[in-house]
Amino acid sequence: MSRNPAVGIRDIAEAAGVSISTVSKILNKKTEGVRISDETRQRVIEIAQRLGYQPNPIATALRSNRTGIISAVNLNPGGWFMGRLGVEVQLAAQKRGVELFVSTVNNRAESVEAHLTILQGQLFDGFLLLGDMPSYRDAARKWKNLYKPYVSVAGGAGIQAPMVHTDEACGMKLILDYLIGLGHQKIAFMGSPAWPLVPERFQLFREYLTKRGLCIPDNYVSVVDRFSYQPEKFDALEGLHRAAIQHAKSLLQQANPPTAIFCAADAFALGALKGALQLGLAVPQDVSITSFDGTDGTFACQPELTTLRRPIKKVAAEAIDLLLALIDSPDDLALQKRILVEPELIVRDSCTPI
Amino acid sequence: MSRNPAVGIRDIAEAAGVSISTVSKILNKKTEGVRISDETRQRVIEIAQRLGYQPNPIATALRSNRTGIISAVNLNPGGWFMGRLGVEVQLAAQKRGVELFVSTVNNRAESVEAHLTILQGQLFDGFLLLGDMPSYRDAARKWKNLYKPYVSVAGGAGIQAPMVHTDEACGMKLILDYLIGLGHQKIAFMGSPAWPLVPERFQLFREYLTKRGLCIPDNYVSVVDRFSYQPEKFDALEGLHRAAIQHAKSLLQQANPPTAIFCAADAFALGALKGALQLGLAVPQDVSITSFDGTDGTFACQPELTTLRRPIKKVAAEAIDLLLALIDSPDDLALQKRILVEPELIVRDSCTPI
DNA sequence: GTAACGTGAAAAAACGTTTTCGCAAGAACG
DNA sequence: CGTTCTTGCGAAAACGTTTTTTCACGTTAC
Repeated sequence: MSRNPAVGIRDIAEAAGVSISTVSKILNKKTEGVRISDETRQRVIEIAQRLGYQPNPIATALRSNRTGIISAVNLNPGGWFMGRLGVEVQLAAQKRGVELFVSTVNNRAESVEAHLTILQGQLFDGFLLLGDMPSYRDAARKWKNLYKPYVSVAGGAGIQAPMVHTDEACGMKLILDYLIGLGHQKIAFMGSPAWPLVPERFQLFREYLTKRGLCIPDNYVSVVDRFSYQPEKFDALEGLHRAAIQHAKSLLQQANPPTAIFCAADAFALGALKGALQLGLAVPQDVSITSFDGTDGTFACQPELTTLRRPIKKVAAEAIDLLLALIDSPDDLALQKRILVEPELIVRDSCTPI
Repeated sequence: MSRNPAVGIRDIAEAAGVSISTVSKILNKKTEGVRISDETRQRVIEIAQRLGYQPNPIATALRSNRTGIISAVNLNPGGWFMGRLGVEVQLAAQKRGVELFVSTVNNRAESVEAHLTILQGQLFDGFLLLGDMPSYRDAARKWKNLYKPYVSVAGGAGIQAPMVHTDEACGMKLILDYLIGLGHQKIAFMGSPAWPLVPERFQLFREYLTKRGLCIPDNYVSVVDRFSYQPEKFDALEGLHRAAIQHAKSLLQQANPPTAIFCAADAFALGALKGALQLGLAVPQDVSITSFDGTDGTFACQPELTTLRRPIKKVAAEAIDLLLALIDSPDDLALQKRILVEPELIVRDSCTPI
């Protein structure tokens, strides 16, 4: 690794025989109240090119109080959906010519604190908060007073800040209408309260079924404890999967089993599917299964899962647009908005009429 | 969003009745050639606490030429393994008290250029290059002259730079020994040359089988074109999956089909599995399937896949340790090393003796 | 003949730190 | 009583930019 021969603005000024302020103005294409002859302008630009000048971003940031870089904190990077979301917001930012760096918080409060400090600092012009924060109520309160613009993405419906989220109520209606339309009345719910957004989804699930005149007996609600299955032996996701298999089995081995299982996230649905198969049941003939999120796991299984796809690219794009607008005019109250993106029902092979 | 009441070092100095240099030295715990009374020290620290002082990272970086933040560029974030790798390096960095931000490059050369510029800048003290770069030969050459320390992670065996990688030759031996030990002689290869690391794996596969006295007829090599399957309709990963299903079917419908399919990555194995099932074949009774990487998809399917697990956490940890060492002493030639981590054979349910 | 103005650019301040150097005041020493 | 140490700290430069202010030198208007 050689030494950085960093050519600075000063070198250009010297080579061109002008002052550094002149160089700065030319390179920044300043026009207001600035008069520089075309000849000088041309010469400086050419010299900068030839010398391969790259402005020092740190110095630029110090003086102008902005770095042109935004950040995202992924609160729950472990799941399938959230993993992709982190990537998609970056791609969306790149499309708009902005660099975005992602960091993750490993479900530990200290990490959140450390990140708050960094984000409060001058390193980024704004940031995204990706995901749900069930265990970060304290941090969430602090976030209300952050001094940099931020947008909550996929953080649940209750967030009091500029946010972008899936319209999950609409999604719930889509998928339950579909199941009920197929004739299902005995619909079970499967999910873990510790999993992002699952509690909210359970609420929506219950509300909508009640509205349609169906009730959910307690034994149709399967609460998967993500850490219950040999946590010392398996990673969180694998443990969750294996726990879900067990839960699906006991759900289906009851005297009066459900005809359909609504799973609150893909991870549960894949477990439910395997649980049913392991009992010798056929999916969808013996039991229908739906999932929520529609990430890669749902098409890689057999049968492929009917699912509610969250429009992840659209969510990412809306989030970036909103954040960039907020950075431009942080005090515009019209930007304190809540954007809901409609999900899409993907009908595959895991449901059948009854 | 309120105004940032940013309390600076100057405010502390004023409040304590000392100079800013004194405050700086105290807060940075400088001792060499610095003498400050315990009383003053105490007072300044207390005032800094009370005022909630947070140093301005930009100013600090400008003066001291380091930010304390490292970065990682994920060259192929789309796959299952690489997605997780991005997360794991962050967690490893956090464990060491360092902040790491990840950015991704969307298979576009301009993105790589943009990133090089940013990384050359003063924003980060060093960085990780995650993944393989089949189409970035030019960029790779440039990377040899970067002025910041960096480590290539999972970038293939041919990288000429400090690197951490799986010992894939060892892994290939493990998994092929296992298959051969089960009695398999007719082993097919499935993979896509455009997929990270697949070409290298094909090399290793052929070499090792030849060494064991087995040959690979051309019709046992299945080249999956990731973009061949209705790219306008499906995302890359889903298209790849569906293409893999087709390829597995034609592999298995030959006159003299293989008894085992070695898949060069999890994404292919999940497709091969489904292809076999769709033909009405039983796995592993009719055909054995192995995969390489061992990410989440391999346990969520039925039957679960026997796979070679890349020790992702260990790779991440080694990479961070090496990078931090390089940042500390960039010219230490002993750090120009290549670390190979041994993978682990996970025997599940997709292979059977013949 | 001088004030006003227009043009092109340089000088200098500023951003918030870190770091180097220097210096005052008391103590110790001869 | 002068010299030399020590202690404790401050002044100022520096990092590489951006931004504000100033300035020199013509040209035009009155």
